[in-house]
Amino acid sequence: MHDTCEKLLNCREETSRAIGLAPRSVVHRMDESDPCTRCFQSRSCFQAALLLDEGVDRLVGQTAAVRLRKGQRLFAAGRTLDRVYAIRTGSFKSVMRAPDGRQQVLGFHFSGDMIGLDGYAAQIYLCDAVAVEASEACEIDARALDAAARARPIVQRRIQTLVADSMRRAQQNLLVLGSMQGAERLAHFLLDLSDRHRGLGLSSREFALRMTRKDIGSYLGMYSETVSRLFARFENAGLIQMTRRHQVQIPDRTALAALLGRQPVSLRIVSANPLAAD
Amino acid sequence: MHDTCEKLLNCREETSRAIGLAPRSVVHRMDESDPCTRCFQSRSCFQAALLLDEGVDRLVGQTAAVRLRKGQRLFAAGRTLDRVYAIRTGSFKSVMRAPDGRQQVLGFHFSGDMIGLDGYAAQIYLCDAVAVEASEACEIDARALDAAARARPIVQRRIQTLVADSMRRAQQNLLVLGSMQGAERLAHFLLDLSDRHRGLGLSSREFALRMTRKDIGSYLGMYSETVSRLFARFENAGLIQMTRRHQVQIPDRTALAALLGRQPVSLRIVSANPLAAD
DNA sequence: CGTTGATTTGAATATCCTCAACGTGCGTGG
DNA sequence: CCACGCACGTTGAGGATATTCAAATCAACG
Repeated sequence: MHDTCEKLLNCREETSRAIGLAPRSVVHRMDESDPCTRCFQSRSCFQAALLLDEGVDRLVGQTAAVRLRKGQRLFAAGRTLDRVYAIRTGSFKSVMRAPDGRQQVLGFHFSGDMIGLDGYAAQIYLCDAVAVEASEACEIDARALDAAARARPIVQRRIQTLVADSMRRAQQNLLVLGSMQGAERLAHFLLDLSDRHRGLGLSSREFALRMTRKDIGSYLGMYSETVSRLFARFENAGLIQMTRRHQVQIPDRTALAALLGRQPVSLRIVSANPLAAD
Repeated sequence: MHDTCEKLLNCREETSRAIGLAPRSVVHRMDESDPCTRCFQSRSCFQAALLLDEGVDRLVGQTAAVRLRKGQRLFAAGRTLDRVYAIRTGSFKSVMRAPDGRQQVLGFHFSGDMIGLDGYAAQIYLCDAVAVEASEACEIDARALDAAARARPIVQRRIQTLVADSMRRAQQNLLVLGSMQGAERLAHFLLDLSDRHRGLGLSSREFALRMTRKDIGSYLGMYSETVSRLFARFENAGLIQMTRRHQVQIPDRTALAALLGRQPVSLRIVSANPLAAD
């Protein structure tokens, strides 16, 4: 394990508890500027390792990995679920296609996330998984996974947790789409990303948005122009700062969080609304 | 079994195939005006029976049933999932509460539906289930269910199907909320209800909406006033007819379905748009 | 360095929300 | 069984928000 990584692993214990592995097995990516590929890999692959009930060390570098370029599809909705995936590097979006051709982005997934498990019960993929940027994913054979689950309760439980999380997330998103307005949705989205980046040991204060405005819009149920305008408003209000186009800074999470949990606009104290459009 | 029921069971085979029981075991409620309680009960209880891997006949009348009045809660989000439920009579809504007190209706459930299974993987209820009208539900003990699942693959599979359905439904609703406008959402909702009523052996052409406009609004991500106005527009356009306030008629499903799969308004041929507000 | 696709910005418009007032019908209790 | 009260539903008007189309700007990439 890298020496530099050691120093920066501040949320090891927490993660270890959440996932149920010994702290020693938990390795985080530490920083954007120094990807520290080896440790990063173990972070995402140890998920696979846990699921397959093997040692992390044995697995790193052994699990079959798929390389995808931006826009390529990892799996397609409707096909038999023969594998699930642990994202090693990069990021993906889950996309649902309506018969009429419309698309809806259901979620974004980053390194260390498992994808495909929303279709685990159905035994088919429920949505497409598309690479948002050049990415790598570890393949986990579904049969091997089932076998491991039957043999070891902890694996069984881990799968259940992952399936449960995708269910929870879907329902949470229903709340977001059904009862929040644009600004609140975007704030929620940014804070969620921030949290997840912290969970990966990355900065929760500054991170990259590698997906397009259109994807964000689809995910949040609005158009890319609206997303763009909201970003501009957030920036004017000092809630965020954009360095380069796909890099966002959140100087003060509290300020952003203040947009959440607001009842309809008219109930807001208008003068205190940092987003009033002039 | 009622004699009259026999005559009206036109979709028995289909349902039997979908659910995997012999056609003889499938009994439908046939008509609003004659609830045919006994057969109706077996329709919802045979779900429980299948899950518990017992004979339908043995179970009807034996499964513990809870009676709820309008507005009462069957289970609460966050609590340990110790039971799942098969709805015998009436209808329920799943409601999610945000920390700030906002509520989002996640779905509606009718007789014969199983509820609670969205939280099966999480082992806690993910949402509240609230009776929309006076209702009865059969209790199914989660431990007994787990035991049955371990013992019999068919029960295992059946649970998986139910869990998968709730996942699918959640994702489908994300598409509805994320990429449809009001009129399209309502049309989708009505057609969905229509389909589900047909699945129960009831009329898909005319049925009751026992939930309030506010609930419909919450479910569809809009306000009750908007729901009301949309109903009015639909009626003016001849797409539906409302007999009494909670009874809706769909004379021609095709006309309603034509509202679906539309791209943004500007792409519609305006003169052909039956909903143009004058 | 030019081309392409993504993003931003502007202006006009549609949609939906919000508040308010009114109508309706259901259930309760007399 | 009737009358009453109250929650639910409808309708209207005005305004906020988001969409739509168009045009300009920017960034990435060969």
